[in-house]
Amino acid sequence: MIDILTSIKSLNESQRRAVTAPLGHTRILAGAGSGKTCVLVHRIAWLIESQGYSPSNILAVTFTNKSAMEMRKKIENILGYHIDDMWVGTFHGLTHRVLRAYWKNSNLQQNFQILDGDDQQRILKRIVRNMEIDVTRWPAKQAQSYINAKKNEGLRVHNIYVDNDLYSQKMLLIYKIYEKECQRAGVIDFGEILLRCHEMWSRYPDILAVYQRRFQQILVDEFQDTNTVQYSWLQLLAGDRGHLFIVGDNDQSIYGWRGARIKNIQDFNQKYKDTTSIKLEQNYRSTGNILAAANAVISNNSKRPSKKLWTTDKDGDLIQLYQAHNERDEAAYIVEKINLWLDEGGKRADNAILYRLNAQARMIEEALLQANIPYYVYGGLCFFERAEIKDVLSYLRLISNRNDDAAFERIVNKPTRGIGASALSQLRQYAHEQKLTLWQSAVKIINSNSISTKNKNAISSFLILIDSLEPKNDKTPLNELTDLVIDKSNLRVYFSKDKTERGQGRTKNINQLIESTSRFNRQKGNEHMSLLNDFLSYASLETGEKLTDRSKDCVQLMTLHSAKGLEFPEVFMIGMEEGILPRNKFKNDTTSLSEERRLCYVGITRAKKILHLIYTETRYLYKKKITPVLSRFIKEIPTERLRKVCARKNIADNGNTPIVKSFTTLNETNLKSGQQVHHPKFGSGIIVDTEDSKKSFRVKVNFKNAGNKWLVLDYAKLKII
DNA sequence: GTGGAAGTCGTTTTT
DNA sequence: CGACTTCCAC
Repeated sequence: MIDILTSIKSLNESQRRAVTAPLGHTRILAGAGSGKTCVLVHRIAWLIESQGYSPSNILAVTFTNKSAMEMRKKIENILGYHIDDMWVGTFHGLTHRVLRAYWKNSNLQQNFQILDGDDQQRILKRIVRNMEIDVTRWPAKQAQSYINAKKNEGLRVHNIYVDNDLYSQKMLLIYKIYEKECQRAGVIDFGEILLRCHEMWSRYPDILAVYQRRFQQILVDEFQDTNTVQYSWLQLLAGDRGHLFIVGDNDQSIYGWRGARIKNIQDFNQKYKDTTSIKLEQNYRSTGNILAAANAVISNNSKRPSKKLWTTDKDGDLIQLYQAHNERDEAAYIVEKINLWLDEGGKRADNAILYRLNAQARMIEEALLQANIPYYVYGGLCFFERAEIKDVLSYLRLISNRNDDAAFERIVNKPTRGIGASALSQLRQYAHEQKLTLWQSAVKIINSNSISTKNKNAISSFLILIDSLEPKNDKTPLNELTDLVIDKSNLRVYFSKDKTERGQGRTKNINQLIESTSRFNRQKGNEHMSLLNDFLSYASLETGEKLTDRSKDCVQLMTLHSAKGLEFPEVFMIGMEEGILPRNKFKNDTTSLSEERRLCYVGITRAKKILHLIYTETRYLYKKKITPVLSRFIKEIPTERLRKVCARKNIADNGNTPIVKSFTTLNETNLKSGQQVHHPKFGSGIIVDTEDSKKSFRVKVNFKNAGNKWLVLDYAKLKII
């Protein structure tokens, strides 16, 4: 018998109140490092052990597969036994499972497959081309984010009203066509999974009731990241009787750009009047100085439930602020500090380097490589996202469902088999006119006289190839099928011809894919579908392990976004500059600026012991040289918590690095109207107007002695006074 | 129709 | 800088 109550006694008072909150709706506002996961896990254990709930009556929802797995492990750890019949998963994983069980009611075909962002874009590109509108003016990418945004808000084409706005008219039309084609092809995109499930439940209350009866306790992690559909889905599931236990931190909401609504967590207790709301403010992660900095920064955001982290820990080291000469120096400084850390016996994995933009990582990587310090970059391509893997998967998808246009398009001429651009565009044209899928069109077109014999033969042999690959029964092992596909499609020969390192890596990867198919175990709830289909949906939802070995002791490189939920003894936040954090275009928009500030807050609170903030005097960003100024967020940190690190000497620079700061040069990131500036020839003046054309950025300056002048910013060398 | 070479373009964050 | 397109010679 596990004594869960003893375990609960070791928690602090707020945590204990949270874990044992009365059965009903509960909102936990959990600050960074306040033991949020611990509370969630204990609550579940408490429900089972102390309140008599069966694990099967509990649903735990997360955002990533990784955190779902970790949570399950922790719960099992505490309980001391396996909880196979408890659903722990991501929104996407869970709703997908529902759709598989009720595919018919969801208006899907049984072998439906999931479209990733890449496939989605491919389809949209084709649609835009078919519409015969200017592709450069209506890029597929834009349509993609439009459609995804609408789906995240739960909006279908018929829910959107447009007036005379050309842009939304076009977007809506694309949305409409896209939906039709997906339906025809039997594929659904990420956003669609949730939306479909939501709609199906709304349409069939009896099916919804099945789930409502089962899931009496619904626990949601990172609730601040939920979007409209997700929240609405939870509400539907909870109904009148289910209990929502939501955990999150409004100050760590950094995914507004992909539909997350911070209001969901902030207004939760207004939506559910009987909510028990508890704040977790004691921090177990960081030193006093780090917390003070974090609190100072975040307190500048308005409209947030007040929350202040505190610790019984000492103040610790001061936060170190370093102004590097340039990004090279920035990297060199980090290497120096990490070496120091290692010399004192620390681990490489204790160090994390956090940045706003992926592009910033390059220089750091170079420096670490040179210094022979192993590192790991988060957010690279996952295994199943690799081009060569997706090629093989596309064959498998086409075998499973001939109408999968995205798959068809990807591999119809890969490796090249004489079905070139012209044949393809004929095929697309035909499909478009006849409202058929590409495969259906191909079948029809080879029996007609509308194309050349050469094309006819090429297409025909492709169709025969795919047909011949389809296993006679479900008994064929997946790895044999995959091997056969790679062989017969000629992909193996095609990749092996490439003698470069990249090509060899590809061969290695496709072999690894065969390997992973042989190890594949059926997913729960998918028993009724073919093994192949089961594997394919696994591949698209479960991104799989990153290829680089993370188990080694490596310095950790990642964006601020992907750092959420992690912690490190020593943290370097680089590029603490206006224009980077906050990002340039967010400067004048309060909502986005708040999100940028939260991003900064997330970064600071990752640090346990030592925090370095670094900005540069000059830097190249997108091949443009800029002279940034310190981020406003860093200026918000009380100076007594900071120590300015002096510029180091002997830096491999051109030797002309001024230690004494001169006037900052005016650039796009630091200019504002009314700014006093100085020009070498015209003397001093005031900016009265600006103009941003594609080619150059111009400012109009009213000079005391020379009158009004329009100047190109890049050449004028204006200094801020 | 194919493959290489040259040229253009656009750069946030991702389940 | 790299991914993507376009152009050109086979």
